[in-house]
Amino acid sequence: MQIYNSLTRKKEEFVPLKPGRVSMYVCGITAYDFCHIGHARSAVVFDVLVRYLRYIGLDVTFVRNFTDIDDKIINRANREGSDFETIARTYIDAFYEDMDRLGILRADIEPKATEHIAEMIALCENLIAKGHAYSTADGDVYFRVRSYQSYGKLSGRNIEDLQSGARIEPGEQKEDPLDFALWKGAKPGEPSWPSPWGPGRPGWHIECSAMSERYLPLPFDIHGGGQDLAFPHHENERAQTEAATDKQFVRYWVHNGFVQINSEKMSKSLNNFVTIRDILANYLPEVLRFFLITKHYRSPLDYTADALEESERALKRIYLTKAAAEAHVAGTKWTNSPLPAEIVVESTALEAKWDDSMADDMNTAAALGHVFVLMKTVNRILEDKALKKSEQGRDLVRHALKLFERWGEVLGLFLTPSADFLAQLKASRVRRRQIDTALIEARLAQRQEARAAKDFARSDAIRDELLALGVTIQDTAQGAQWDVE
RNA sequence: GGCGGCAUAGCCAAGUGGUAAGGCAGAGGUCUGCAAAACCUCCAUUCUCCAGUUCAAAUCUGGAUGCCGCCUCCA
Repeated sequence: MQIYNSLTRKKEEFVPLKPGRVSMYVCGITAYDFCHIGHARSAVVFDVLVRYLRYIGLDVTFVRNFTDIDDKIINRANREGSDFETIARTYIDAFYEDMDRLGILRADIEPKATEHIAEMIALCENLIAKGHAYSTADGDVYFRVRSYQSYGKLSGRNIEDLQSGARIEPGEQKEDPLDFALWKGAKPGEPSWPSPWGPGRPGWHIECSAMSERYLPLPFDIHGGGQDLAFPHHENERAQTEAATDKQFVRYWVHNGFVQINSEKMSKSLNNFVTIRDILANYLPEVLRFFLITKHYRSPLDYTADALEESERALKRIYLTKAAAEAHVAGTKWTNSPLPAEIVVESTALEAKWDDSMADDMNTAAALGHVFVLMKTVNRILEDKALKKSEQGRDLVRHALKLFERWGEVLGLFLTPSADFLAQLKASRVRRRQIDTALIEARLAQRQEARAAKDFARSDAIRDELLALGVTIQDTAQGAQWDVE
């Protein structure tokens, strides 16, 4: 496949270092709050990447860490009169809850920073021994940025530009404003671990360097994370690991784009953070997942309620088609009338198109387009009197169901039994629109009486009343059904 | 100020040199007591603007305009 490498700023053919195997590290969360929709996007993007790499036959070792010691965790613990372990555990548990609902596969290895303090200290010692780092009287250890030649390459900056923006905070004893902390000497009351420089705790960047090196031989193939992590986090990781080991750190850097809320950046100051829980209170997890892959992973994605509703409608149509297809192939009487050639040709070409789209820098937006074309093909067969009975048509529909399954396995979609999904969707909409189910059922029964008596004026009046509540009625051979729009 | 990205129909969105995927909305049709839902069909001679390269450009180059991100914790 082709993948965009942030380091070289272009799409490159992805060739794993060891044939058939992929080593991949993605920066996980800092466990100090509930995950928001941006975390969801990053998680879904790299989940699809892992699933896709496995789909094309690669054996993936996927590492995703937890930062469970950090300023933000300590601050929250202090604010709540708690301790950092409790805060970290709380939000790691919440992370799993949210991610499980979104269908995010567990990583193969999920290291926690606090379980790798020894590796971090060893890395610091190594960097000091090589002259890439130094300790201060306060028990801090800093990385000597100017000692690492290619600093800035990943994020596309040069040292001079960075120099102008860099500052030394009061209390820091840096040699150079550019230098960043590898290890922070403990202030009174802070959690700490013993080290050669006195009690202290690791800086954020050293955590990922230590944990990735611990579990993946260098260089490893893919390092992922949100675009904002490129600088300074990934830049610093790269500097630390390459300076310490004299080896290349990462072969392909992959960064996902941001989620915006109503065209604005999510930020503390705008107070517009939308958590995964907020959304899942109103929408099915699969709807959110679908929405998150409707756009290419590197582009910004704008979250709005309308966009989510649109994804919901689209997903519903796919499941309706899937349900109809499943019912159709369960039939028993078939004819040998042939399918029109163009249907066969088009549906055959579709598989290659889907594979090409995914192989082109994981173009999920294009891949979803092909899913809709497949859907249309199935519907065309299902709606045509002759084709509906055709054995060849049945085989094509059967194959389409396999494709829904195969593609769905990669995208993490369409995997719910159709009837379950549609029932869940209805329940979700009932909740969202605060529909009184009992009332609807009662009015529906009255409408049926009116219809039986051919009192259409009355039955239509009831229908209009329900419509005003957002409820639509479908008169089918099996009686009146209702749904929420 | 430095670095980077984006600009495709009413809206969302693919498309990196060969003549505009797909979705939503909209229009027509099938079905229906009428509807709804569902399904089918239709819906950009044109890709922000201007110049250039080329047999050929939404795609490449230069310029203009507009929008956004990063440079500080951040997915």
